Order: sequence, then structure tokens, then C-alpha cells
Amino acid sequence: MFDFRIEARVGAARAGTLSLPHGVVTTPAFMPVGTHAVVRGLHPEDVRRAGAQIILANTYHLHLRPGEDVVRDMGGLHRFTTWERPMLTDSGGFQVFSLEGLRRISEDGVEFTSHVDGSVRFLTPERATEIQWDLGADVAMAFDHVVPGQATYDVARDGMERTLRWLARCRRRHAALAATSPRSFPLSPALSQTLWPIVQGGTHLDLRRESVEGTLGLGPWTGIAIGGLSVGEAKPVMHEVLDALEPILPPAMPRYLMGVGFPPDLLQGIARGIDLFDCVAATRNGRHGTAWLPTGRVNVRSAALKGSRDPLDPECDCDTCTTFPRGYLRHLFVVEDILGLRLIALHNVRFLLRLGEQARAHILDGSFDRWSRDWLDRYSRSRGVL
RNA sequence: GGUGGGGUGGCCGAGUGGCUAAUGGCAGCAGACUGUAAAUCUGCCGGGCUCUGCCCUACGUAGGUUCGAAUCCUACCCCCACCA
Repeated sequence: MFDFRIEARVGAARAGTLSLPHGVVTTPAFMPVGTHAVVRGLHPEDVRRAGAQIILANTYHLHLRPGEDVVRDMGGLHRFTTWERPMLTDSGGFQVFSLEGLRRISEDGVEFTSHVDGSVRFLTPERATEIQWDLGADVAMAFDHVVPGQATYDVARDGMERTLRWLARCRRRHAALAATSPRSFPLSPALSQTLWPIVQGGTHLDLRRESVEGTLGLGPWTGIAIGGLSVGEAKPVMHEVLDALEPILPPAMPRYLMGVGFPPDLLQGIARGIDLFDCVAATRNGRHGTAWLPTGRVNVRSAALKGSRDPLDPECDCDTCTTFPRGYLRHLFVVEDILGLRLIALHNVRFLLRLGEQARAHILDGSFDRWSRDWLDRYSRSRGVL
């Protein structure tokens, strides 16, 4: 359980297989985000058919609604959602960043003023770990302190060091839960959930290195995440951080780049040794009418699609592209029917999942570099061309 | 036929002497979105140009008052309501 095997490499890029209690995840892989225990707008069957092997859910949001006790009493996230494949829960650490203004950080934890009803919720590393234990995903994430991409050295150091101190507390609590509270719903009681740490340090390379050292010192771990990227810093800066991390991350462990990304980010991350990604962009952009194509992104509402009988993406095998003409998809957005939101979100999710599948295949046959270069070139060169 | 109300940019609808090419909303067009406070948000939206500005044309039509009118006056046309 929680075994990760690397089958092939091309440079830093790896193709691997991650075993989790609810199934196997072949990497590199994109993980669709289901914050509220639903990949927003999509039926679980949509997500399965799109080829998702693992999806996320969110600690903070599920704590607010419906409450982790409700999910636990219904048999955990898998039964609650009917999603039988692996799941991962984010710890609420990202909400420390995204809900800035509604929270106050102290050494003990973070006090949130609920955006739902104004109630005050105090999330500590221990609480975030307990909530995730009740939610019952295959992978729980450490409660971290995310700072903005523009954070100064001192602010980034503060967040990084706090993340390490909190990591020790998450680990201790997680071990205690695993030892003393066997659950009825997990497949394999003692090893039913693993906890992954998150490397922080902003855009400062020495802080990132220090974060890795500190994190590994608190191990062992079955996986490791890189957080605090794609939060406002420039793209080359993100690449610089990934390049600096790649040689010092343990090669045998799956590496998860949190919150990334757009299609090019996947390939650029894979080339730098990343195995797992998650991002809301596929579903959110889809709902907002931006579809990803091999030739770049396109606005589905665009008058250019009016009356077109062509598929949205002729190269795509998703249900949307194999069923509907793009002129109809545009119509759905124009008349604001919810089916449009679902269909474009579905396409984008499939697009990203397939990108991961293709990258894997090209790593396995050794052609990743060339293929990736051509893919990126085509995507950026002909942006939005139909 | 009489009385009253009203005719504003593609549509709805503010504005009742200068700050008005004219508030808003809709429609239209374009853009943004990266561990989800997002089916959201932003910009453009009479025409033209040598485009940080300038020039046309515009508030039913035609005149008039005024330094200046979508706003005041007169006539006419049309719409609505009520009364005959």
C-alpha cells in the first residue's frame, strides 16, 4: 500500500505507478478538484469516463458543509460521493491563502470566519488532520501556511518554518489516529490513509531547500507535495523553483505540484520531475466558457463558433467532442443553460487527463522531450485558432 | 371629437437649460481565471479619424426662445388611457 514504482524516465520526467487503498494511479496524472465532494458541475460518471484515477476534496469546505461527522457517519467520502477510486483531501492550507481577510494566523492555528455563515472556526494542524481522518480519503495533506508569490524573504521564511512546525504536529496526530481509531469504512484499517507533507518557501531557493531538508527530517513519507506555487509569481520563477527542487527531492517518492495547472504547466512540470497535479482551471474555465484545444484556448461564446458543425476539438475523445457540434455548444452558453457548463468542464478535464496519459506514453517510449516540445509549440503558436 | 399621459442610442429605461455622445439594465463583442467565497469577474459597446485628442450625426418631425436645449415654447405626426 502507498507503494510508488517508477517504470521509465526521460531526463527528470518519470512514468510511475502509485498504489493507494482504493486503486492504482498511473503517473504523471492530473487530479480533478472536487472541493465540495463534487467535481463541480460533473456527474461522477463523467469524471470516471474522462479517465480520472483520483480526485480531490477539501477539508475546510467539507468541515463547513456538511461537517466531517456527517461524511464519516455516511461511510466516508467514497460512499458519500459514490466515487470508488482514490481520493485526496487538501488540508485547508490553501484557504489560509485564498481566504486572506477572513482568517487570522497564530502559532497554534488559523481562525477562520466562515464565508458561509460568519461562524468562527479554528483550524489547527491537529484539527485539520482529524477532519481528514474522518473524511477518509486515501491521502491527507499536511496543514500548511501558503504565502503569496510576491512574499518577501522574511514572510516566506516565516510561512515555511511554521509549515514545518505544523507538519510535525500533523504527523503526530495522524500517527495517533491510525494507531488508536480503526475505522469501519476503510479498506485496510492500519494503512487506510497516508499523510503527505508540503514543501513551502515561496520563491526563495534557499528556503525551498531548507523546507525539503526539514520535511524529510520529519519523515518517512509516502509522497511529497510542493505548495506555494502558481500563487502570483511569474512562470519562469516557478520553473526556477521546480528546477532547484528536482535534484533534492527523494527520487522514489511521488511528487505532487499543488494547484497547477494549465495545459502547458503540466508538461513543464512533468519535465521537471512532477508526477501529480491538481487544478481548478479545467472545471472553472470550462464553466466560464474557455475550452482548451491543442491549438490553444478558445472562448466558446465566440461568434466565430456560431453555426459550426465541427467538433469542439476534432482530436478529442471526450463525450462532449464526440457528441455535439461546437455551434450547439456555443448556443448553450449563449442561452446560459447549465448543460453547457458541464460539457465544457468535462472536455477540459478530459483534455488535461489525456495530456497526462500522452505524456506517460511518451516517457515510456522515450520520446517525451521531442513530443512535449512540439506540443507546447503548437499550443502557444496558434493560440485560439480554430 | 374631447381630456390626460407619453414618444431617449438594437431593446427596456434614467435624465427636465450648460458638468450629456447622454446614468442603469438587457442584448452584442472581447478578455481574465492555476491546492474553488467564481454558472464569476473585467473591458468595449452611435459613426469616422492623423485616436491621451479631434470631427460628424444624435433624444418623434419642423420651427422658435437662449450665449447654450433631450430638457423651455409653437405646430404637426404617432402611441396609450379614459370620456363621448
